[in-house]
Amino acid sequence: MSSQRRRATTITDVATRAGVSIATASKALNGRSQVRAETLQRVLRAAEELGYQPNALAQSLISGQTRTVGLLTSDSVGRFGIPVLLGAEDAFGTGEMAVLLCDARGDAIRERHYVRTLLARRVDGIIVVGESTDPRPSISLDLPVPVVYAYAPSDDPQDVSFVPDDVGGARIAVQHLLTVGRRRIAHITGPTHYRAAQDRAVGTARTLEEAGLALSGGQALFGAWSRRWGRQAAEIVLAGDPETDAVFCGSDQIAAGFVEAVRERGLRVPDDIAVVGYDNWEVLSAETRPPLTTIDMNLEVLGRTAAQHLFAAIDGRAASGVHRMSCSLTIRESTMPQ
Amino acid sequence: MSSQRRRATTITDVATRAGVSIATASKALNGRSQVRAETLQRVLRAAEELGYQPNALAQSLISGQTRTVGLLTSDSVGRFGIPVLLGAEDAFGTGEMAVLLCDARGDAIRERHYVRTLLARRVDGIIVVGESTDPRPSISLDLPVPVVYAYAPSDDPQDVSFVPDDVGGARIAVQHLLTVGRRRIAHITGPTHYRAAQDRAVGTARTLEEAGLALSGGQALFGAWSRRWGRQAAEIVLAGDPETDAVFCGSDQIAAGFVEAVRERGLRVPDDIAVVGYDNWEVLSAETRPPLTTIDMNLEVLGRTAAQHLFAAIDGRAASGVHRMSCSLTIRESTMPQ
DNA sequence: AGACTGACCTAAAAGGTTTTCGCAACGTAG
DNA sequence: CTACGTTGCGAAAACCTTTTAGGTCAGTCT
Repeated sequence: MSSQRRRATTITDVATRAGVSIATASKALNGRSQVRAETLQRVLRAAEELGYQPNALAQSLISGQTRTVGLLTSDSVGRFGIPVLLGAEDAFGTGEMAVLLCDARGDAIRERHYVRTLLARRVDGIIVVGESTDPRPSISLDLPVPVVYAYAPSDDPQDVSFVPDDVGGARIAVQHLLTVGRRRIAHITGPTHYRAAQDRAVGTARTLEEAGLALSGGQALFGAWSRRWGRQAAEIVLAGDPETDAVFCGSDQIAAGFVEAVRERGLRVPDDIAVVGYDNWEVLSAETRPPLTTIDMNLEVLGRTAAQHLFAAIDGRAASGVHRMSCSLTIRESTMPQ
Repeated sequence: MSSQRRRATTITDVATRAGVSIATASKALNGRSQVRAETLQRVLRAAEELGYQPNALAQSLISGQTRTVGLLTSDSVGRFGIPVLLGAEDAFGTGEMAVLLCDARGDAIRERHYVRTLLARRVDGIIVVGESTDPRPSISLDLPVPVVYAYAPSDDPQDVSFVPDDVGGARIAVQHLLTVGRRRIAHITGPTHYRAAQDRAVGTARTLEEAGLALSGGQALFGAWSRRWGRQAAEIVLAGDPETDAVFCGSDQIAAGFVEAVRERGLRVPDDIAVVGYDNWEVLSAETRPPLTTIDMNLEVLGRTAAQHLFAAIDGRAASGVHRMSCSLTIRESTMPQ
């Protein structure tokens, strides 16, 4: 390893080499105007030759800004943390911000610990990424830096949260099914106690109601977020109303299971039954046969927005409350024959 | 937002409140021994009451250690970056290290930029996570901090790299197939130009050779890392040698496609054809029907090891070269009927 | 000549912490 | 009473940078 740990060159070295004081060197390096052109050049050259890189720690110590934000996730391995993280990293990366990553793994103790160390490191703000859309405990109480919540909202209405608009997402899905001419639409989704499942069921119910239709089977089928449940639910749906011509599934996993089961019974997707998934989890939605039409929560956008809002909050302007970010429809073959 | 930005309490505040000098306060807070018991208590109480938290920036400025490492990834969204990241975060999290995340998105310019800012922030070390096992350009030349490479090795043999042992992984896969009694084994894998595909093919060939067997079809089938290729290859394999009784696939995606196609032809897995995948990408390997026996590269372990090695390097001990981390076998139903 | 202006530069302080060194007080031994 | 060691504490330097408040000098105006 070529890493002989040598002392980093400081502004003093640069100043000495250029034959000026460190104050002048600082001004030259920062483009302040009280430096003669010739002196400016000397300093810049010296800095170049020495490979000078200002010590961000010292800068932060004076400015009080670290240009660093903490990203606290409950579950970074999860489906949802990653895109949000990427979006945030994207919003920051273009500037000069850096992201300090902390994975609390759903443990409240760990979470508090991380918040403490983030504060000790004097981050300028914190983004909290949840793993479901259910409200989570606020960490913001009496914190000296702004906090925004992404995906999972804070339970404190004073806080700022960005969550996908699941009611709206469901509406888009059902409207699409109506548009392609389906009328007997069933809804298969995750566990009742998930806010996401509730919201999507509500959106589905409302949209059908507005169209003067009822849910095929009378009510939404709550189960698990799994492929297995998708398969099981297929039996239930087909047994309940064999005339069902479309299903809106609360996740791509469920949709994948549903399609599988339905095809094994000899029915065609989308000809006999159209299917819409949720999440646009590409590995699943693009790879099933046929590929799934699905709702995309635009999590990267959500993450980016949350990050941008954090900037705003750092600069002093905050707009508290829960912001619902709209979802979009990705159309593939499971609803539209090619 | 409850974040009225108030000045953080400093050690001066604590010292004042305790009625001692900041030097004494510092010693008390850090458990130095030159403090009377009674004074110690006073200082600790004052710190407690004020909610004092030492400023990590100031500490780092003196100590020269930031207890922060940079994690530079080419592709954090990818299959491979995440587990490595988690493993690293794991190794660090237990201590007091923090991870500064940078996603260069495969862009060399961006990468250099990030290295510069990481150095400006005086990180103690850098982990570079690649997106394939192909060697990548070294960034370590003349860097003042240690660097370790994970998943993708550096092309400079002086550097320290941790990569999965794909030759060994293939060996394990094939040996498992031999153990369950298969003799006509085919190998379907990714593009020729991937080091991973090459290695796995080599491991396959060697192991068969040692068993006195030849590859079904005469040679490995190189294609893409996709499900589609898995399906296509199924046709080729079955057309070439209908007696083939096992297939080792270079990825779970390929395996999933293969299984799908084979089952559509009415063949049973594993009864007629046993299938082993690669990656143990749970969403795929555990959800296909039947679930896939697959090779797990233990990327989290790899990441953790890389991180631990970085510690060692920071503390002065480095062991350069490419370290191949062994893979393991996850047995599911695609090779062993339940 | 003296005062003023403007351009260019520097000394010093500030930011928060740790560490080194010195100082005072006290007790003990001679 | 002196010499000396111990204990407890504080002043100041160090880490590196930016900013403020001057300072010097040359030139210009009265």
